[in-house]
Amino acid sequence: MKRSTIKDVASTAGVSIKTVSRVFNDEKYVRESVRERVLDAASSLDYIPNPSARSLAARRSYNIGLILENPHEFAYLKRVVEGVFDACESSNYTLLVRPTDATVSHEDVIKFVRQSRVDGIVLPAPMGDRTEITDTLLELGTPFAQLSPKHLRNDWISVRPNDEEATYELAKHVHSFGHERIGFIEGDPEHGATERRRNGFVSCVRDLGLDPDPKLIVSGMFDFESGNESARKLLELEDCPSAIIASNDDMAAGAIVALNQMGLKPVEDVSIVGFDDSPTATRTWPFLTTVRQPIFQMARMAASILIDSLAGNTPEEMNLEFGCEIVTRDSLGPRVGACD
Amino acid sequence: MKRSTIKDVASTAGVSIKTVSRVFNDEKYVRESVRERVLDAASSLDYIPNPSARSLAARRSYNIGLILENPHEFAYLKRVVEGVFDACESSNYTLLVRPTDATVSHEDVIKFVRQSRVDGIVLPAPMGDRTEITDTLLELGTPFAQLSPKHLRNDWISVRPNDEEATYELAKHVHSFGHERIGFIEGDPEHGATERRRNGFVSCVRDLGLDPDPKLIVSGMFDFESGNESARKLLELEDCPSAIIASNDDMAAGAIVALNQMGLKPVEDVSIVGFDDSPTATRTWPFLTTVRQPIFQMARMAASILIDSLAGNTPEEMNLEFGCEIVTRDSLGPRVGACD
DNA sequence: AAGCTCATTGGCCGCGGTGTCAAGATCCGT
DNA sequence: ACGGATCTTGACACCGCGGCCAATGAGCTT
Repeated sequence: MKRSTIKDVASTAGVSIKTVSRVFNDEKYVRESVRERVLDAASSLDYIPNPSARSLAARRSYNIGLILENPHEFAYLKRVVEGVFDACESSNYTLLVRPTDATVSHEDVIKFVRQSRVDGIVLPAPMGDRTEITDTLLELGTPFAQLSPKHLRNDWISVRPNDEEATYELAKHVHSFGHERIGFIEGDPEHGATERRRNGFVSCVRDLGLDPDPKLIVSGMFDFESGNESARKLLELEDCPSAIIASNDDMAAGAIVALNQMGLKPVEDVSIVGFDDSPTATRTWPFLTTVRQPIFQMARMAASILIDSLAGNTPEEMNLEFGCEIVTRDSLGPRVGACD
Repeated sequence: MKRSTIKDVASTAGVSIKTVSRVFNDEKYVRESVRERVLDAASSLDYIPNPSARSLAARRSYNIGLILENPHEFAYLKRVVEGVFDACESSNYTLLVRPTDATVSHEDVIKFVRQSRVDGIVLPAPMGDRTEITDTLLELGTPFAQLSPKHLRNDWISVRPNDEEATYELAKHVHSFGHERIGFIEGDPEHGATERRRNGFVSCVRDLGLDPDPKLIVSGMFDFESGNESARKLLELEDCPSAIIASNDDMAAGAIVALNQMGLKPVEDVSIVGFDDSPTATRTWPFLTTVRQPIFQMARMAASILIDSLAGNTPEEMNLEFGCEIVTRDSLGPRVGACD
C-alpha cells in the first residue's frame, strides 16, 4: 500500500493541493467548510504530510536539537529529554538528541546544527553559558533556549528554577531543626545554579544570624566524589557543622558515604540535605531531604517558547523562573551533638 | 551567506550534479581523479548535502528511531542512547529519540514511525518482546533491532549480554568468599535478562553443590523498592543467606537499605552484589560489587547492524552476544556469621 | 576493423510539499 | 450601484537531491 500524498487528498476533497497545504499549516483564509472537507479526506486516506518534502520546500527542518552533556546527572537529563520531547510532540516538531560523553566541542555543535539542520536548540546548563557555543549558534542564525544559565539576557530565551530563594528556604528549614552551624557544599562553578544557591545560603545565614564561618562553605563539582571529599573537609573541622547542605543530591550521597567512612551516623550525628530530588535521593540510606525542581516543566517550557519563537511569535517573557519545593525525607533531623 | 548546494559543487568541480551525487553516495563508477576534484570543491564550498532533499528523492529518511521506555533505568538508557548515536553518526544517520514515561502504546509506535518516518528502530528491552509492537513494525515494514530480547529469532537482529554465564560467574565469585547460602533477587519477568540471570544462578548453585533452597530465590522488578522488599523477605528467613545477589544494581541498593533498616551491617553481616555497574553502584555505602555489561558497545552494534541491513547488506550474524566482567568493589566480603 | 563488454558521465524527471502572485468572490461604506 | 479592502482559491515555479536511462569512451575479443 502506497502512502497517500497531498495530491490524493486534494483530488478526493476536490480542491487544489495548495488548499490542502493551507489546512495542514493552519493558515487563515480557508473557508471552514473547505477545511472540514480536506480534513475528512485526509483522515479517510490516512494522510500524514511528508516531513522531508515539507522541510525542503519550507526551508526549515522542523527539528529541535538537544545536546546531552554531563555524564553524571543522567536523571536530570532524562527529565529534560522528556520535557523537550513533550513540547516538540505537541507542535509536530521532531526531537534530535546529541549525546556527549565529555565536553562538546565547538565543532560538534556546528556539525550537529548544520548536518541535521535543526531549527532551534535547547542548551541545558552549563552549555548555555559557553560563549563559543552561543556565538556559533548566533552566527549560524540558529535560535536557542537556555536551561539554568548563569547570566540572564532579555533577548535570549531562558528558563531556570528559583535557586536562590529555594536554597534560602532550605537553609531556613535546616535551621528550624536547631542547627546553628551549617556546612554548605557548592556545585560546579561553571553552572549558574552554583552561585545562586550559595547566595541563597549566605543570605539565610546572615538573616538568621547563624555562624558565618567561611570555612563552612566548601567547593564541589556536583558529583559524588567531590561531595564525598568536601564533606570530609567539613567533618574534619575542629568545630564541625551539625548539618550539611549539599548543592545537589549526588554530592549529598557522597556526604552520607563520608559520614559512614568516618564512623559517624547520618542524622544522629550530622544531618545531610541535598538538592534536585533525583533518584539518588532515594537510593541512599537514609533517604535525602532535598529540594524538587520542576525539571520536566522547565524543559518543556523552554522548548515550547523556542518553538513558538520559531513560528515568528515573540515571547512575552524571555526569562522564566520556576518555583521549587522542599521534599522532606529522613536525612535531616534535630541537632543532637557535634561530631567530635 | 547562502548555503551551498549540489549545483554549486558541480559547477566549481566542472562536473554534473549527478556525479557529485555519486561521490557523496559512495557509488562506484566515478574516476578517482574526478572524485577528488568533487571532494575538493565540496570542502572549499563547505558543502553539506541537504538531508530533506536527500530523503525526499531517495525515499528514505536516514533516521533511526529509539524508544526510551523504563523510567527507572535511565543510566542504562543513557548508555544505549550514546551507543546508538555513535553508530548513527558514523553512518550519517540521524537519531530520533522517543521518550516515554510509562508503557508505550501500540499507537505511539505507529505514530513515531510514520510521522517521523524512521527507516529503522532500536528496541531496548523489554520492548523487543512485545508482539503488538513487533507486529506493528513488521506490518509497517520498518526494520528493527532488539536489545536483550527474551527469545532469539535468527531472522531478527538482536544483541544481548551473556547474562547466564555472567551470573554463573558472579555466583561462583560470591561462593569463593565462603558463602554457602546465597539469596537471589530476580528481575522483572517481562525482561529476557531475568530468566537468563536466574538460570545462571541456579546452574551455579547446582554445580557447586550449594544450598538449593527455593526460598532463597525471590522475585523483584528491577527497581529499588522491589529490591528492598525482596531483600527483607530473604533476611527474615529463619535461616537467612549470608550473601544476596540482586539481578541489578538498583535492587541491590534497595537490599543495602533493607539491611540498614533491619539494623544489620552490609558486608559484616550480609554481603550484597548487584548487576549492571550503574552509577547507583557507587552511590551506595559500601560500593557495590557488580557485573559490568558493555551497554554502549551493544547498543552501537545493534544500531550498526540495523543500519547496515538498511543499506541492503545481510548481516553475517543476526544474534550477537557480548561478554560481561565482574567489577570488584566493597559490598562483597567473606562470610562471617549469619544474621540471626 | 568490427563488435562487445564494461567503465564513466550527464540529462531529465520527479519526490511531495511550500512560496509567490494573481484572479475571482465577497463585503463594506458611501 | 460602485470602488476599494478583505477573503478565498488555484496555477506555477521551485526546494535540492537520487533514480533511470542514454551517450560516450576505453579495453578486449574474434
